[in-house]
Amino acid sequence: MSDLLQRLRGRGWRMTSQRRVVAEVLDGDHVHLTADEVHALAVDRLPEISRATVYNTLGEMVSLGEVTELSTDGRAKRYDPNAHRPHQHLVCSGCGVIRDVHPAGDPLTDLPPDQRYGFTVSEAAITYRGLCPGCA
Amino acid sequence: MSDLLQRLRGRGWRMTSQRRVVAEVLDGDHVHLTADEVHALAVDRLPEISRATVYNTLGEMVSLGEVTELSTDGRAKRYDPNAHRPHQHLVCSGCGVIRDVHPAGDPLTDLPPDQRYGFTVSEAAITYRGLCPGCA
DNA sequence: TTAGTTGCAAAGGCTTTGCACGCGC
DNA sequence: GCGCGTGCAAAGCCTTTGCAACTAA
Repeated sequence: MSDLLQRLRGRGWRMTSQRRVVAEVLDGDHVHLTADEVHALAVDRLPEISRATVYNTLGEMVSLGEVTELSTDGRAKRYDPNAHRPHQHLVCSGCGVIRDVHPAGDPLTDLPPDQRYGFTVSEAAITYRGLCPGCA
Repeated sequence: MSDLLQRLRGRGWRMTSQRRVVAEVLDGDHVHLTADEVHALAVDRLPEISRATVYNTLGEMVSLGEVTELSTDGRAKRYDPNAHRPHQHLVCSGCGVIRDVHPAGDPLTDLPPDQRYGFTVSEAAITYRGLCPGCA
């Protein structure tokens, strides 16, 4: 918990109440939130915080490499605070909820050199799709 | 080539010049295009075609299951006409180009039952990211 | 004929930006 | 105090939709 906040502080990132609240909200929940959901939760703790600041802040966390941006099929982007723990995602086609999963093995090694077409491949992401218990 | 068009005709899909041109453009190019790129290429062949029709037509092809929608990085969606050939994608982080790859094995089987959290998992997509020869 | 398709323009969802004020360091 | 961060509102990008005219079967 608040692992993210500690990482950000450790990098000497200028801290404000808005940034702290965004980091806490992101890290404190077990599901991956959209920017608007982050804003809604942030408002509970800091009523004056603006949507623009939430968007800007999330964007900076992504630039710093401390948060990963997940874009699922035309819906709003979701933000994943576990940027340093290798994992994959399970997405519900119904409600869009995203949950982390940890299958065995490294997907990167599954792509043989003759399938790389000269690309310098640096990461591999697996997205499993289906319906969550609530939507099934 | 124009495999897609044949599949669509085979399903008894009502054919119009707009739909034919969209299918030809999508299938005729080896990269996966955005809706706007499809529109630009379609205009070359049929100057009056509207953006709305291109969007609607692509959406219907996706609903029919003949085209797959790819959402990369929160930018515009791209459309993949090879919906029936199992494959994965190699994405260039520099220019955004997407190329199909065919690694061995079925990624779906890599997710053990105890990692499914009650979800009914129906598909798995792997996205390999890196830099293409031109951007490296 | 007639249900389904098109084009236009306007609206919609999500996100970014310009600018003046405010605050962390 | 300085420079970056914030809030507001407006603009931006991509996409969808309402409606009247049109057309494939």
